[in-house]
Amino acid sequence: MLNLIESAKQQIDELIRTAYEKASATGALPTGCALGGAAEIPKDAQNGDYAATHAMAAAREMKMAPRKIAEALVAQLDLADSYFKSCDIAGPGFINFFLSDKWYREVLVTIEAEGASYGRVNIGKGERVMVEFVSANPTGPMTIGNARGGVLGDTLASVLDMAGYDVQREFYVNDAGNQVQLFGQSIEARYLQLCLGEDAAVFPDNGYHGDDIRLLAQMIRERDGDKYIDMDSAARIREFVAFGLKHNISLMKEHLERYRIDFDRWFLESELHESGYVAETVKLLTDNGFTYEKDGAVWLKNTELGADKDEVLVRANGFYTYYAVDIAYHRNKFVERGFDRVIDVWGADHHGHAIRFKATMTSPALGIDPDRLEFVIMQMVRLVRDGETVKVSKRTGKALTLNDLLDEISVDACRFFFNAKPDTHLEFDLGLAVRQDSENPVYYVQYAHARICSLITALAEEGHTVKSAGEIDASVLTDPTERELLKQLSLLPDEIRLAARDYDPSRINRYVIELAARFHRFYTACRIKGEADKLLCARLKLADSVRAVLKNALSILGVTAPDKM
RNA sequence: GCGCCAAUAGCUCAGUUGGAUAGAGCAACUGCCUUCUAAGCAGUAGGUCAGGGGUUCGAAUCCCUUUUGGCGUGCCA
Repeated sequence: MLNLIESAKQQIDELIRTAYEKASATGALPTGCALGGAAEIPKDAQNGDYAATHAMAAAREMKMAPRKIAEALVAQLDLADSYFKSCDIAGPGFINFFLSDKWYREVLVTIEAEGASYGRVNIGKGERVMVEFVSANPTGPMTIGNARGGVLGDTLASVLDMAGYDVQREFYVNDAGNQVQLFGQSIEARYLQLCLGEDAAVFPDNGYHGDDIRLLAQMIRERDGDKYIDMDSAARIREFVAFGLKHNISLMKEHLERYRIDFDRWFLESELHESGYVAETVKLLTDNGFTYEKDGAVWLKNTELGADKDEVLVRANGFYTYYAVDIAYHRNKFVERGFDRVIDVWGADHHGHAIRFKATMTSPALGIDPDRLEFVIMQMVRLVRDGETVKVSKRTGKALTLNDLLDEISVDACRFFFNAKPDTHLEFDLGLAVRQDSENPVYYVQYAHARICSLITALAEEGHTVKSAGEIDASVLTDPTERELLKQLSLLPDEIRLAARDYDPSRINRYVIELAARFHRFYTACRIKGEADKLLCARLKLADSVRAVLKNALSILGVTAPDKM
């Protein structure tokens, strides 16, 4: 798990520190200064492969011009046996470093050695982390919002896995509470209407109007006939809820499988109620003086715990609120199941809740370390058709479902498209997304992979197989497109580190697009077939390395890497 | 009202936590296939980084403020 980027940056830092010691010993620079600055990758390769800012950072403390400091440092730099062949001073005082053949060769060697695990880093150190995502209400089909949340959670989990965390994916099933009751009432009304005519039942206020509810009622009637007509309403609703949830949950599982999302656990809210865990959690809060009663309800003293408002835990009618249940659920994650860290992927319509809820969980009342509970808040998806925003609502049943979407758009395109930065609004243009042409970047990336595969096949027919990195002379890879491609290859571990650090898996999308772009440029500029043997082998190895890295990165995104297109 | 998030090219978005001349893709225009996949490549054009202050060697990035937009502020989840 050698991170070539970090190694290079670290090496520069060490080289400069050593140079500073020598320079201060000779009196060229003042002694005892804290040397700030760092190595970074300049935007423009003209400014070196890496650039160090130490001289500028030290200017103030040393009371010297940055360029003078840089000169003194460079005079003492010893690049022998380093990853760099040369360096120079530029601009206000940057020290620019240029990579040596040794480093470029190291890229190919590392990719070959690590194979499918190239890209792995170990910032997680085996820490147990749960990513909870989708958690769609089982009262209806999953929507476009769930499509985004699903990809975001799934790829985030993959990224964390690659970053050395021990990851669990969890779906929290809201199979209890108000919404579920309303769900049952909605099915009941449709059932009675079906059996006895449209006027036989009043549809509940705020009920679920979707066709899926009518379908459930119809399925129940087909199975059991009219036998529920004379049943007590409460008992009837229990039956209908049980039927409806079972049906909907198995449907969600099926659709998520189609979407290539596999949860380690489907956690049922009802378990928390049945085991008495919710009651126990509220009692704990009450016993420790964090609650009070008002208007017949039990309230959490959330304002005292750092939130902006108090919350009801137990309603006047005796039922627990979602807030009480959420506390119990998260207590279960941390206390009962011992996760070191929990990440919840929530929609922006819950961000107010997230802020209050984090305050509650990390207050003395529950005592969770703030670093252990994180929220990824994703902004809403705006559906656009023919330039107009499509208004969707699960309650009125007008929403385009995840499954409908997958009928129109390939899973690959869908996953790639939805894996955008969480904190920006995502505009989803239906007319555009349905198109399966070059406008969609996923094809651009997949095309690069397919191109390499057919290239390898074509060369194999001429007797050229991909050689091992040890047999390659990387010094012949001198074309700028080759150098740029090798540098991009080396970047994957660092991208995974950053994606894991920022909880932003969309970095991998951008990485993979850039890698494909650099490959296409290389492919256009450099021929392989027909070149002298040494060069042919080196370029073939480079192409094969790109293929391997594309495959690794695409698998993080849950996107296939086709051999042919 | 208060709180959170955002505002970068005509459109969709990057910008490596403060670095060098702010970058891609799409759309527009111009070129490149008798040779490994043209689902590709090269080039042209496109900017008051929403406005205004401040911090410093240096700001799209940090602070203050104004404007605009999204969301939240339920004994719904």
